[in-house]
Amino acid sequence: MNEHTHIRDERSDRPRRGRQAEAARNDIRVLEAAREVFGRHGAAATVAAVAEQAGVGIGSLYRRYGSKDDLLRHLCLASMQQSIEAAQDALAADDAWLGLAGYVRACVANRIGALAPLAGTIETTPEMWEASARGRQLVGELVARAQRGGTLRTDVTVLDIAWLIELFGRSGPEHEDDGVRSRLLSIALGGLRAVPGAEPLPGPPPDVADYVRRWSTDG
Amino acid sequence: MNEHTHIRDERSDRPRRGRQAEAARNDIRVLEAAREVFGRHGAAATVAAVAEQAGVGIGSLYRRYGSKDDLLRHLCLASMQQSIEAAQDALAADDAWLGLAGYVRACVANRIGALAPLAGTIETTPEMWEASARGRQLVGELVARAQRGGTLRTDVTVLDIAWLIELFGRSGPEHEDDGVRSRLLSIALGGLRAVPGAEPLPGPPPDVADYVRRWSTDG
DNA sequence: GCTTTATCGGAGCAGTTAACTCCGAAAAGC
DNA sequence: GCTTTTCGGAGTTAACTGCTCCGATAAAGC
Repeated sequence: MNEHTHIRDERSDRPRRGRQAEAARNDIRVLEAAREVFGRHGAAATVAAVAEQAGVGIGSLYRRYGSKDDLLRHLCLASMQQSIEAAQDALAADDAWLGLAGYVRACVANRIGALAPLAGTIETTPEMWEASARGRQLVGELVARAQRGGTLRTDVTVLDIAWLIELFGRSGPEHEDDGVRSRLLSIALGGLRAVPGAEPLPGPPPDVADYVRRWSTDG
Repeated sequence: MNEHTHIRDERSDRPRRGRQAEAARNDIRVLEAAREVFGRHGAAATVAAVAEQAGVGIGSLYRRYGSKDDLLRHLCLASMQQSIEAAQDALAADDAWLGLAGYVRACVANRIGALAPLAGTIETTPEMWEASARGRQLVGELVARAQRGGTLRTDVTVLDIAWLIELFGRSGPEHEDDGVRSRLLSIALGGLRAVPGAEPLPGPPPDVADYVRRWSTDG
């Protein structure tokens, strides 16, 4: 994922060796473990579980990340950036529909929605706000392109897509087969396609203000 | 809901009065509150919250239901029976598709899926097994009928429907607008309809054994 | 090899939470 | 009035978990 600049020596910028290399490896393993554990069990999962999954002592984890919140913030930002990359890839695809579908699948596979329950419980950093806005913008383009092409139903908005990803990212039973998730997602994606006689979606489209407000800590 | 035989005097079988009538009312209010609270916040919600929602003291709650597990079991069984009734209503409907869609919507509205995380954590009583099997049988008929009529895609199984209900029943953010849920559900239901050129669902259909095994406590 | 120094890892602490108990208060029945 | 039944919530207790702290350990320097 991305850079991990802090795992290299500030001055030499060369990879470290020996014990320092271990520290660097641990750093990566912790983030991956965090994604796995928090993605599966939700933010209620214990820090101890993350450390165990990473094969690392609790002490080592806390040396990198000052608190559980800190770890969650890092994970959150990393996931958002990953989602932005996925959106860029999708825009680069020739087929608008396949691009959009691929984006949604990628987000679900990465359990990006599993972090949604964090909304309002951790401080949202400016970087996160930025990433969030950038993501919405990119996905907005994806949606508009697919709608122009006539493959996506016209009454679907960016936020519907966001909520859909969040819904599918919600942590389910521990041993939930990913096959089931995949089937259900295929069904949902099928429901997004434009079909001639379909009745319009019920109710007003989701409001951006509502979506954003959830992430305000003063709420 | 349903009978509540235990709120009547065993011998006279007539409604009680005064303080005993209050006890009876409390019993109902507690179950309704439990559905509301556990449905919204999941099984992790506190017993105190249920009591407060019911407008009843904790003591009164514990006099009826010996433990939180006991309360959850009662709620679980009641929900299953409600789901069975919904399925019967759906079978009685003329239009197979509208019946099925209505059934799914009813289950989601009642947050039946919110109880799914209980799987394996509470003892599954024989009555619950029975209700579960009966429900699957009825929904199986619903599915078969809609498929014969050509409105439901043929590669969807009963268990896909069950998982879908469970997915949408999962508790989301506290103040999640039901409008959003409704929109997403409409999308998913649209994806269930048979369309000519649709590609088949990925992976093997869900296995009944897997579904059932989750509810075994020895596991 | 020996010392120094950075890192690891988990035992334990302290704060919190939530299921459950228990008993005084209040209402019903006689 | 007196007894009995039921209510209701404050308090108890046990489990849990985020986090600290320090001994062990391994690399780097001499």
